[in-house]
Amino acid sequence: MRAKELAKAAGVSKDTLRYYENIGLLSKPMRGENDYRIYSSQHINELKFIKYAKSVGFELSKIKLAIPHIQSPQPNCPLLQQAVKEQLSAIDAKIDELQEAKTTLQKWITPHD
Amino acid sequence: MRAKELAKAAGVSKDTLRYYENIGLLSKPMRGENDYRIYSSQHINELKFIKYAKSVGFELSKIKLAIPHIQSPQPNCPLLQQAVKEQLSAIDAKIDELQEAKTTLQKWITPHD
DNA sequence: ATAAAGTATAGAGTACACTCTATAGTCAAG
DNA sequence: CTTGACTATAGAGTGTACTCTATACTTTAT
Repeated sequence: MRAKELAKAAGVSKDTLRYYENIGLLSKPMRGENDYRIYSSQHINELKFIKYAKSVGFELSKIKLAIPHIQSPQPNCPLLQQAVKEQLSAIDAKIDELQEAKTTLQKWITPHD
Repeated sequence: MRAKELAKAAGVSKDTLRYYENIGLLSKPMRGENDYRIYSSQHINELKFIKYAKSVGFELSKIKLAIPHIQSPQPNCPLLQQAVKEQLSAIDAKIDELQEAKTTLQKWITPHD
């Protein structure tokens, strides 16, 4: 599979593929005789993981650290579990903040100060 | 009140005050004869609002749109009410997103695929 | 055979939200 | 009256995550 196809399948741009590869987030694909990249299903999986992780607020640098673990033989290694648990806590904290912000904003339109 | 005092009171840096003023987010303070900025309680209020809005993930450009309404002569003018209500809806949407992210993450550490 | 589409590279540019630098004027304390 | 803290300005730099440009080679379609 070449760049365009993978990009389409993963819903990212060709440039993003190269960017991810450059920062070591996406593993380097094999090259054909023409030097074109040849991607495999592994790259699709990596990109799926990246997408999910991004959608829940992980930075690319964090995701990079997690990638080796999702490829490990044991899918539920403790490191990944912990990273996920930390992110869950961060999300809970964020939700609490949002609830507080709501209260504040509601006071703004229900004046008594 | 001068820059340093406001910065401390609002928990931002002096540079941030100038940055906000430059992008039209913080209203321009009066100037003394020495050209120093003279901030009022209005600026504290603006910064409070900015902080809350930021904490819930709004971009400064969005916040900028809401600011004029919290400064209006009537504290409960319909424009303010509407701006705040829109912010509240946006916060609810944000909370929903975060809940979804939580669900996704929880699936990761409770595998069944 | 030629033009269009796809791929390669390094490096520059974008957007957001600051943060820092360099230079210079102002003010309070010793 | 000098030193140090505070303020002023424009503009450069930072970090994140792309996105685009310029140049050049390869493949595909007509």
